[in-house]
Amino acid sequence: MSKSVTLKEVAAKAGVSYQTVSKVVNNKASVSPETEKRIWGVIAELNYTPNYNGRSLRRQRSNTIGYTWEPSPADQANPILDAFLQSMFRAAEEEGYYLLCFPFHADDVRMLKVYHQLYNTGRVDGFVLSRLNYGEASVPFLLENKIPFVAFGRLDDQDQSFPYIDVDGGQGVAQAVDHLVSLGHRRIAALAWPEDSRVGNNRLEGYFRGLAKAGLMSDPNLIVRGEGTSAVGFEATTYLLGLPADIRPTAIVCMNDMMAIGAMQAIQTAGLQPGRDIGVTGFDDTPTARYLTPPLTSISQPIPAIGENLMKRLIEYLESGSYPEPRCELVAPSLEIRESTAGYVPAKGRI
Amino acid sequence: MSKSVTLKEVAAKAGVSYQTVSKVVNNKASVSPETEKRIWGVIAELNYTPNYNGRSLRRQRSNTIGYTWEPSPADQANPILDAFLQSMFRAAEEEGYYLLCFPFHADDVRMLKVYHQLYNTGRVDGFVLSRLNYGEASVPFLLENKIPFVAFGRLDDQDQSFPYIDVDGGQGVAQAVDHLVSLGHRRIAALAWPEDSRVGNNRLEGYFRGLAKAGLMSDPNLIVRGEGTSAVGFEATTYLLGLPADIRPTAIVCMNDMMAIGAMQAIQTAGLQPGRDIGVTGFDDTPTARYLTPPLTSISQPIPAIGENLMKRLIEYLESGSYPEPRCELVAPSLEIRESTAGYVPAKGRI
DNA sequence: TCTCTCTAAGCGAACGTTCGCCTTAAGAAT
DNA sequence: ATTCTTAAGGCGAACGTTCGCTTAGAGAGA
Repeated sequence: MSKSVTLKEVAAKAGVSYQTVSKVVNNKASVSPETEKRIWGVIAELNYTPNYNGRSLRRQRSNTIGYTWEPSPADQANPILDAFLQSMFRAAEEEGYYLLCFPFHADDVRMLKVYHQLYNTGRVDGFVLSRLNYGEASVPFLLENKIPFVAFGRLDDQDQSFPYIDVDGGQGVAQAVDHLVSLGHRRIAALAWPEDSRVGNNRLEGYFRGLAKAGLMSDPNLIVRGEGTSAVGFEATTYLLGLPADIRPTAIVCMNDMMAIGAMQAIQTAGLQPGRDIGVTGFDDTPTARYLTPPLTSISQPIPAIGENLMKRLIEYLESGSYPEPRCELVAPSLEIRESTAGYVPAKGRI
Repeated sequence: MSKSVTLKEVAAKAGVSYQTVSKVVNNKASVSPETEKRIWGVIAELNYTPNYNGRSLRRQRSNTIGYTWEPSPADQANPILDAFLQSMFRAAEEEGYYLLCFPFHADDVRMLKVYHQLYNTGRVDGFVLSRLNYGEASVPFLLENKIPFVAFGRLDDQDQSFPYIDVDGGQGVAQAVDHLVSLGHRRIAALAWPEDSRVGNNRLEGYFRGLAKAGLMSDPNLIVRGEGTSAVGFEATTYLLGLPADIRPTAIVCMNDMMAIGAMQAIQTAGLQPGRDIGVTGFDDTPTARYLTPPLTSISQPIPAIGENLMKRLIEYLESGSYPEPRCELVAPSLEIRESTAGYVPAKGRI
């Protein structure tokens, strides 16, 4: 921190009281046009900027939003982190807010302590949460302590107890199934996440919806669950390709891009060609998706808009005391069609 | 911000003056063991946490470090962002500091204004810079205004005017060349960045060093420059594969993983197999590198250690007034050998 | 002329700390 | 008994704002 120009110095130079300078800076009324102009002149001349801590102390406002997130394992990139952060602090800056990033702790007790500390010391005015999962401890904690927050993600389809924006993953997967069905696929497998993943279940539910819409039965043999890694995708697909010809899937819907990458590898290893022989779709639309061989059809989430809107809503609440409608919002992802679902020719008589 | 417990409330309950409570909180001497214990008791009971803005105002310290970075284009992930951020705010938290993230502006004037503003308003005590390039405007600006900062990256091999940690990219590339030479490769091409990239030139210089060490001549025909995208990698490699057999490279060293991905695609498109027919190496060791077909040999940077050390050094400077030695440090990357450089059998008589 | 209203600006206080100096009392040294 | 030293804690002030009330003075209406 620098010792910088203060209100008093500006006031002295402008020949007014420092409180009057404050009024000018904050656009409060009752300053004559001439003095106002003069004061602005001195402010520009001295390059005055209001001290953040003085202001915050007096206003009881930090104009700072806290955010933490679970680090990705080293072998897995977080495909949305950069865009999400950028959209948030860009929106924040427009309103004079900034983003404070702090460490994630897997231990709930410790994590809640950090939330509490940051809010109680007046470092932040509120939080953005992301990647909520079943039994998320932070949500009830923040609600109970009346600590403002918005979330990227929801806990429960019905629960409207806190403001959130979430992606309707199910709708995205249903789109993918639709697309595959329209290409002639009838036996569509799913590489899903473990059952304790809320996001995973939401996406999988879209798989069932898509099949039902096409009048297809879902086959438990064609649903394989596992961590969303490339290795799991590889093994699961190897298993699927080994099924008897009359059960074997002609397309695989993956709940994220990593599994899709593994699936495509397995398909190639088996001497087949993704797209032509077996359709593959991913989820996330990772930057690398379009550079895979063949480029991967994937489901893309409107991350920048989500980050921006979350931030705007939180700030609106902090300034006005109430959230803009809708408090809870579900946004649609979009299917990016590429060659991993192209060129398929249904074998007649097998259908 | 919440209206929380203050020093005065603790003092009232403990039957001392509030300044005495402050002494206890800050471990200043001259408080008797009994009263100290009593005061700690009340602090725990009331769950007191010192108000951040009050403290900062008085101490003229924000205990906050600012960081901004250029957003990656949508089709390109930032492979190190998550790890770098995590390592920084983890190290910061240990010392009671936090990380403030703010928007990047391509316009220098605007960007410098933001730096100035954040520091002058007392929001941050210093900055971490990254991805420095030739003519970086922020460095002279911060130096001139005596604003503390440390950098991930350097501007010039000689320049020690500011503290930095940088990866010796050249050494990494030289390792890759060494490795290829040891496999029997003699004609090694390079996919390099445009000449205006400092990091790119540093890496390319290692290519020359590696060749020289092996007693090989560098051939200008085998060096192709372009933006570090997959498309550039594809085109450049297609060109290289079209060279006459006695010039055509048997291995390609790429200055980042994206170009390597494009190169591998081009090799496969030409009916060849990366690794067995043409060796390929990347740089960054992107999480996906190990999941490509074949897995990509790449150069990995010790990002977590860099982030942690940068933050520790900056904080040490802020607290003590001087940087720990060494002020400037070059760290070595490591070569992760995978199948994209395996299985090569040199054609006899062609060497 | 007197009162009333309104505008422009001043002033004291407060936000929650920390800092440095002062006071008190007890015990040691003379 | 007197002075000195030290430990324990009190007290005023300051960090840079903003808030709300007060005041001075000008102009209008009676």
